[in-house]
Amino acid sequence: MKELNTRDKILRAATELFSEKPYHETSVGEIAKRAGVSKGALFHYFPSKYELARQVLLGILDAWLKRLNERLKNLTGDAKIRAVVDALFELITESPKLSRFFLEVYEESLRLGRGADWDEFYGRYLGSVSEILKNAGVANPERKTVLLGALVDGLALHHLLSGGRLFNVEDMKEEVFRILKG
Amino acid sequence: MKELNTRDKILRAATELFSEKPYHETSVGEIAKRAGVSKGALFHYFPSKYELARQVLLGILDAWLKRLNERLKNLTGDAKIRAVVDALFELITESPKLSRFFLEVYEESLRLGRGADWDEFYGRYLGSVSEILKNAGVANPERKTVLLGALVDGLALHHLLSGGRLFNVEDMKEEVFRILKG
Amino acid sequence: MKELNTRDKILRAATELFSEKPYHETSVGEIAKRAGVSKGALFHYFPSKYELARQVLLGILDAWLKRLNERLKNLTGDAKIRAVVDALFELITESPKLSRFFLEVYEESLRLGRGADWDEFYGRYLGSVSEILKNAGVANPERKTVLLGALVDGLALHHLLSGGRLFNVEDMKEEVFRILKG
Amino acid sequence: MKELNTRDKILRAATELFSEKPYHETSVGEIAKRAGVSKGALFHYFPSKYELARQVLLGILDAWLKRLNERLKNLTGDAKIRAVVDALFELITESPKLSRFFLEVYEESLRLGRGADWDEFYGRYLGSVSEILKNAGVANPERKTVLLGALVDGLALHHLLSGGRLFNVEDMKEEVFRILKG
DNA sequence: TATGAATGAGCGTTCATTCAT
DNA sequence: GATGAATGAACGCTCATTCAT
Repeated sequence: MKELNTRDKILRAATELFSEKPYHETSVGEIAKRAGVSKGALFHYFPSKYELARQVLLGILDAWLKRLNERLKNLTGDAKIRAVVDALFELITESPKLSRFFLEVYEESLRLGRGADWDEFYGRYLGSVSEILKNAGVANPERKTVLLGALVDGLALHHLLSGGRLFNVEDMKEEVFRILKG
Repeated sequence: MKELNTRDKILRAATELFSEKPYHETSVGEIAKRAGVSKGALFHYFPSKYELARQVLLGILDAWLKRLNERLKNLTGDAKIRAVVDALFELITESPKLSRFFLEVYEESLRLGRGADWDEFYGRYLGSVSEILKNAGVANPERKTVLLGALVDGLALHHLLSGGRLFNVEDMKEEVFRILKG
Repeated sequence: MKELNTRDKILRAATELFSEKPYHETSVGEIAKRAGVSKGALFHYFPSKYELARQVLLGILDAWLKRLNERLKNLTGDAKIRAVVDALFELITESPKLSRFFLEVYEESLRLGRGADWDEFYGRYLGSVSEILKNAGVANPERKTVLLGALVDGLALHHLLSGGRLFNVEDMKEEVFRILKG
Repeated sequence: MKELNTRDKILRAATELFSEKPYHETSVGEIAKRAGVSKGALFHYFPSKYELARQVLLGILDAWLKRLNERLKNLTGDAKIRAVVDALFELITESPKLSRFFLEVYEESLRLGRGADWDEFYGRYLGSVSEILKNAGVANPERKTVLLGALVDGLALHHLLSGGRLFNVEDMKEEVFRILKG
């Protein structure tokens, strides 16, 4: 592990905690403690818990999109589609609570009257994936992207709810691949 | 309107409120006020906020399953499948926050070490729908039921997040129908 | 001392503390502790610190006006004027911080966008005293009431600032009496 | 505008802010930002927020006394008295929050056990004005100065509280002039 | 001289739950 | 059955001040 600066220590601790438990059960004091800094330092870098959570989310998605694009570099056709499906299912298996956290932060933005913060973020996510599917030769890529995104979020939730016992990941990947091809 | 007894007044008020806003932003005081009873009365009938929420969820799903079965009585084949899809999309359009509430209560159960409360509930939901799909001639009904449930939950969340602007409901119904048939 | 109910215990403790030190240096926890109740109980009776302070102020002024009117019952002419002056100077000597508290609560009302709460309160104070002065035969009673109110508030502040060493109360009463007569 | 040095930029920003809102709602961070310097620089020049506020107050009053003396240079008798009244009412109309600020800083000094800081300051203010009134031929100049100071502070506060609707400035000046002459 | 990162105590307020009546 | 008074822990956030650079 390399030495992180304070801001990154806070972001890392927050990312960990928000991946473990709900937004409203994660206190800023807890985040600060896990980061090994004071509450004051946290508020020095982030004006509010909401803004910290938003940065965490942006960080997670940017990292995911970056990794996705790297993976897709030398792939074409079905391999490209399978790579997207793989990447999405990694979200399910590695960050199953991401969908929940996504929703929580979105609701917080509504409560604070910052709903507009969101459109851009949400648009970026859908825009990137839809472009990829289109290039991979998927028919109706916009509609399929919406369907795919919803399906992945839903599967993540149910995976979470069932403790992973609800479905076999490889089987489900195959189903999703067929949907994209069909 | 018929006169409801105290317990039912509380359940109705809680159902309304949990359909409007998150579990953690709905206080028991608010539920009691909406029901027109005292907080004491609420705790007389329900040992905790969690248990009340669980009863609300059971009530919602039982009512939905009951309505679904009534609808399916005289239908066969594709009409049956379409009726299931219609019923699921009504959850999305009429109770878009149900998925979120579902998730919240589940997490509360984990926090309280009552995760076991859930298996039965979740199993009942999937069991019913899987049976219906099987009777309607859907191939691989168990796996398709899981996929369908996840997809509907995911669409509900995204419908909520996008303020309904993300997809056209009828188009998406058609996609889902094709998935079930494929 | 008779046994007070919880609400009155809170009001009494708050009145004491707000008379001792500034609004912003008096915490609700401190008020609750002095009253011998929990913070929760305080918020059970008063929706906010501001509203509690407002009730304290209303209580102080109502009590003062009541005592004033009782005193004036059987007096006429100059005796009436002297009684008003006496009552006002009692505010200075017994509750020298009242003016400061008055201002603090007023500013809080502005901050909370509740400025309207105030007009009624302020009007009641001026209305009562102006009516009394008019009946006592003072010329230009409205203008004199304003002047008198300002003078008393100012004297209270300076009395406070100087630790009581700035002026002799009886001498100053005489000056004020002359102003009202002039 | 001439270029100010850092210390004066801080003093100017603090003077502005303390004239706009209460001492306890004005943070040192806000002062530093308005001055365009760092918090560190602020604490380099002033050992505490309290000491900065005290310097602000001294600056305001010194400037006021200086302007007053300039104005009075070639005046005698009633014109002198009227000039003093004019200058005092300018405090009310142009810096209505000065009295409040005065009080706040005084209380802060008490809290910090620096009450002695104050006697000198307060004495200088009263001393100057009393000397002027005496030279203008006012009877009982010390007592009248106390009364005048209190009246002006009180009027400033009520002017503030009423949003300027409580009294007509010119009418009130006339009243005050009569009091000084009487 | 000047910076701004970092501290940590303190604030007003919310809330599920208990219990005497 | 039903009330609502009372609890107390927890929360997000602010702030004057210190200090290494």
